[in-house]
Amino acid sequence: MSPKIVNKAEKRREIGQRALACFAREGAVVTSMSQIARAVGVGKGTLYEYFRSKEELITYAMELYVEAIEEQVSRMLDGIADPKERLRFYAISVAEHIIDDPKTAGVMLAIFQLLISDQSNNQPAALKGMFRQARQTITSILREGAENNIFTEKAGREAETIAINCIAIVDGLWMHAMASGDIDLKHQINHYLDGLYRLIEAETV
Amino acid sequence: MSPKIVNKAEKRREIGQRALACFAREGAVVTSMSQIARAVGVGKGTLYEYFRSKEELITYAMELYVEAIEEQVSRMLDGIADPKERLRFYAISVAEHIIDDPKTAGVMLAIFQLLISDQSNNQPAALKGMFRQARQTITSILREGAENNIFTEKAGREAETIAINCIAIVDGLWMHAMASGDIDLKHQINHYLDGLYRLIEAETV
Amino acid sequence: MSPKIVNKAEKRREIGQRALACFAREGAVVTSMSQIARAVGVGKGTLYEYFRSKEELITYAMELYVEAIEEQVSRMLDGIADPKERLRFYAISVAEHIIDDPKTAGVMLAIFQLLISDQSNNQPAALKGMFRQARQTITSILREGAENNIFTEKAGREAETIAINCIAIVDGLWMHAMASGDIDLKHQINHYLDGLYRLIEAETV
Amino acid sequence: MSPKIVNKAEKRREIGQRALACFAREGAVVTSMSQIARAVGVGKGTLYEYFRSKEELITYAMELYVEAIEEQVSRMLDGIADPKERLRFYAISVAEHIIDDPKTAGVMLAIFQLLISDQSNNQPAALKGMFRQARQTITSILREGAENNIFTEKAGREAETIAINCIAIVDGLWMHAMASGDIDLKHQINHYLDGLYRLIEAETV
DNA sequence: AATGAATGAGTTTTCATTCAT
DNA sequence: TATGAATGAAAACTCATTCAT
Repeated sequence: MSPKIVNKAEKRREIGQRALACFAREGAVVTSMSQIARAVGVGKGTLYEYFRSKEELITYAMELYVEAIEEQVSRMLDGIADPKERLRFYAISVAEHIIDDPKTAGVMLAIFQLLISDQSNNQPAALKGMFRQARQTITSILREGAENNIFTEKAGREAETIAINCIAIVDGLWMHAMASGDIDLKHQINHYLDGLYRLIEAETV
Repeated sequence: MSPKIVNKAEKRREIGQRALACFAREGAVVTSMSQIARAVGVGKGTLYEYFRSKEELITYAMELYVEAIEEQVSRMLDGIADPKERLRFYAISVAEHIIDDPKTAGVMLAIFQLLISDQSNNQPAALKGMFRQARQTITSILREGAENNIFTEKAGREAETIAINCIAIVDGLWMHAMASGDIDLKHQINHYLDGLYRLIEAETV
Repeated sequence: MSPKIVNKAEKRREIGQRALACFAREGAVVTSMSQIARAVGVGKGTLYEYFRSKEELITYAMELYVEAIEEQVSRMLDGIADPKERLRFYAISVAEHIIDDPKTAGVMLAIFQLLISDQSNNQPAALKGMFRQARQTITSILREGAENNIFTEKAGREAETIAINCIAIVDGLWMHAMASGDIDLKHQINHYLDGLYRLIEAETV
Repeated sequence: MSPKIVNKAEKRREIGQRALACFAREGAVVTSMSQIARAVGVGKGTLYEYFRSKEELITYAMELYVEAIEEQVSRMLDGIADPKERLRFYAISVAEHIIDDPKTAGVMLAIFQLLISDQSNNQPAALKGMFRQARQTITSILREGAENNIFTEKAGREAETIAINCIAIVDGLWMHAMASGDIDLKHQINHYLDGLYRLIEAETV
């Protein structure tokens, strides 16, 4: 019956990916649907076959971006056992993922902008979830560390607070790194974590 | 010599201030020149007597914003002598200044976006300066603390690195606080600084 | 000979019917081919197998509509013998057919619009025929009435003129009734016909 | 203060007039704002300086049209004293006003369409008023005639009903005249009115 | 110097129509 | 024959900017 068999979900994803590239290059708001269509290599109208509106496309693209980071980082984390290493690796790889493709930073900022402005909206639930997810990952690392007597018991108790600070410093750092151009991201993160570890490392007798 | 010149600068400032209020309320991109003109109480054309373009007006308004924060914070800092107190106060007052008027966060994000995207541009020099300024303020506090034997000598040497992390965590925190809605900003900052102070406080015999 | 041909005409009719329902519900101009296709239960492309264009489909649907009214009314007329009753019934049932399903009025207006604007077009011949048909029906009623000495001889001679006025008043009335909302259609028609009958009724000795 | 003194109301009117011509030529729905702008001789954007939306422009143009008819007809009516003449003149001049500029009929139909579809809307109040106005004019003519013993007392009592029928037949007639092309408007109206007068004329002793 | 009327390029979105399957 | 994915022309509308006054 279907004359042309098209995997709609797949194409949707592809459009989202290409749109993401545009957003990263120029900013989501100022990227026009025409530009996206050209970038994807389809007609303007086709975009509306896959997304009800520009907003929906933006949100979807951001979700893709967030998924990608999460997946990549968590995959990399799998190979590391030591909680200290895990935490350090997590922080640095997130930061570098953003710095490596500097255009990506714009997407990250756009996500923040969306979450800050559209607090009533229901769509960006997936985006909000991303932060919760990240927070949880770090909290877990800290708690596990505490359980395994690598971090202090107190660190385990304060895991959530520490996790939030970790994430905040990482995000704050890449932002400033991108804005200023003279910040050594790795050095900053290591300095922070070295201090943190001195504070929360359990005394090994 | 001619009083006109003073007036021109003054009016420019006034327009910038009112525009800033609009930007905070609605976001710089979606605020139209008509809206600004109405808010300022002048004709649309008049805006172009004082600014070559909307972009110039936006940038100028952001500079005003940044100046205002800097000034306010530095004025408040004057009354505080203890470096530890000074640092804590600095961090918390910056964060709360943004959180108190949540719309302001949008301006802050816009500034970052501007700095990240327009790295070639020469206009946002003043904005870039802001971060340097802030960094310097904190660096100074730390160095002074080290000189007065309140912080370790090492803290004095690493003052710049610590300052960057301080700023980064503050900016990261208000962003996440605004985006997530369930973060106790003060608690997070205090937790970070308490840890920091344990690390850099000089042993008082 | 081939059964396909029968099917084709039948399906064409079915599509027209369903399209008509859409037009009545929403207006022909704003009803999209997609909507029609969905309502009919076929693919968008299929519509173009049966109609060269949307316009052709619209015209055809209107023809169906007109046929339906004609058929319904004439079927009902069959049971009535008295010319006065026939005329009254005709007028009222046409008017009420339109008022009962108010959306239908839009179709009627669209038909007028089509006829008024597209005077060059050859397609709406069937539509034009409808009015001629109606005129003839009423003319016949009047002439028969005159022959049977129920209406005056003069009425028989002026039958065409009277018929046109009859139709005009009926169409004018439902239009104003729909537009104004405070017109008692039946009362108006009866008032008109009562007057008419006083004028054209043959004196029964 | 005003750099360019423009009578906004006047220009609004002028735009409305030219738009009306477009609507008459092509139909309000299918006339694009670009076409109107070109016809008026201004830029697209200028239209939106005077009308918030296309809908507002359409409604306004129709109001102009209605006003024009009303004014013209009532001005002509002034010179006529005899109620019978007045009524006849009213009916014929309205009908001919529409027939004379056949394009105008499209506007009339569009007004009906608007009133029939948009019964919730508040804008076309002025349009609705037009029909009430016309009804009242005719009702008054009939009542005055009855008072002056030209029409029967009964005609005075039924004035409203008769007025509605009068208007309906006139509107129905020009519609059918335009649609069919073979109707003698004047003859039809005269035939109707001659009949009516026979019915409602007071017996002069 | 100040103004606001005028503008048109550019935006998002719709939809009749085509055509490969 | 039937389909629906793809399309691009066209629509309504916005707004930064210009310029005559």
